[in-house]
Amino acid sequence: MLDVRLIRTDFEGVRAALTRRADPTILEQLDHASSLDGRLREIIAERDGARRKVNEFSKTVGRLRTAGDTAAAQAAMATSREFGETERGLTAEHDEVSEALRQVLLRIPNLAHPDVPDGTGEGDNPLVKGPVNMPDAFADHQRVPHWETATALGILDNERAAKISGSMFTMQRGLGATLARALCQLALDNNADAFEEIRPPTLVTTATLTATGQLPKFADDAFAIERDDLWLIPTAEVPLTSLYAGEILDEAALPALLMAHTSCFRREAGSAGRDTRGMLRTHEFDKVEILAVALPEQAPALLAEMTARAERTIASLGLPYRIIEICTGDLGQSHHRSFDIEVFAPGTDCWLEVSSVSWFSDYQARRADIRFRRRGKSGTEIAHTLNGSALAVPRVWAAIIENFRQPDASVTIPDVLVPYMRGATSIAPR
RNA sequence: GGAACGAUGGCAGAGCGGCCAAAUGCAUCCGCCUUGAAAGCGGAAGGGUUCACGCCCCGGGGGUUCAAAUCCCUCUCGUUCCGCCA
Repeated sequence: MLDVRLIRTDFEGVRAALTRRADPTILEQLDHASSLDGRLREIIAERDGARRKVNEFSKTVGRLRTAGDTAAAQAAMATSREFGETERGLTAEHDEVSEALRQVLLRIPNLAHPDVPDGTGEGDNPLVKGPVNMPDAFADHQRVPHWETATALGILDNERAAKISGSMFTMQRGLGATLARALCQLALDNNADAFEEIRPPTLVTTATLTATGQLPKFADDAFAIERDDLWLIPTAEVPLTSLYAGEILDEAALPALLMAHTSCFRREAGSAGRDTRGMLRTHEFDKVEILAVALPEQAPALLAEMTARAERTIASLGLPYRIIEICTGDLGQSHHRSFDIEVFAPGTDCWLEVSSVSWFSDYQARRADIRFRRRGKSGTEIAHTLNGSALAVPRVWAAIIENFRQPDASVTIPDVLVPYMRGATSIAPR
């Protein structure tokens, strides 16, 4: 959520920045927020004046009582009560306007970083690197969708996954399951030099899911356990970001670098029937997430570093990949700047987004109330947050199966994964 | 699931309904002393909002009252005991 004070003090600047998002309705919301804020401030001034009177007369009552002047005390009580009535009315009005303002503010997206390229949508996302490892041409044996190859190899059993849990669930078997776990292990090991490994809960409270912005707007996308008022996390970003929610951190503790391997659960509402085959879109998948809580001045370098880390893992697997930057028209609601890594899957003949690394500036931390204190300075500042997928299993798994499929229908395991595969160098037909 | 108790500033820990944004200790910061440090002495210092006055914040929410950290209700969390159980 944006800082209302910024809207107040630099309305034109905020307006100009939001114009770049190429969505006129955002500007209407901004105007609305600004007028609500103006009204709210008037109400607050009046209400606080009334409160001041109540406080003053209440103290007078105390003094008169101790002095023994009962009659005067009674009079002061009556006056105070009158101001109390006024205060009550103003408070009701305040709460109403304040809530309306909050609702509008929650819908206004983050300001894009000045360096983010302008654009109106996905098609305007510029390529910033690659394609890397891209062969001139793919052989016929690579032009087979991973679900066909994997099912034939006996390492993917989506039919039985559907029997157990319904559609859009997957199940890996044998070396396929090992491969999925190996990918997570690789990603964790690649980042353990700097990131603290966390094993967070995967069921979280409504408050937690709201702090990162999934609620209330994206309630339909998350699985809920209504009976216990808990939600299944769509990404480890949720518990990791909330780790320090409501806390005031010491400057010296930043950046706090965290990573976690968790299952991720997504209802994928609205995408029924899309990508239903294979592993491109599933209700449950594994992912290793890296996250940083940082000082504002540390954030740009961290964005670059975290993107580089995600890239390094993909590159080490030998997969064809490219990096694109997200333009203003495609930037996520809470994102300040984002980079996506995509790998090419020759069997399904498309680029797959396997990682997205984003800088949220203070937009997310303001909502989650993550602050820090600078040494020797009084007061607090809102921290900056960044996160990204170090590795998301299903699409990388699929890309490995398709890219490294051999003429004999076996799949060669990338060298870096062999130590995690109990020495297996390929997955061969039985 | 049942019962009892608890939740106050970075930590610990006081707090008769009014003189409480809140004692005290530790930690922190500044100064004095010292060659330097420790000790000692003196001082500063919670958060939010506001140009400021002020207003708000004692786990969250609600209530009683002229006035709530203090009384009542409720929720959450914690500790201990009982029950149940991987």
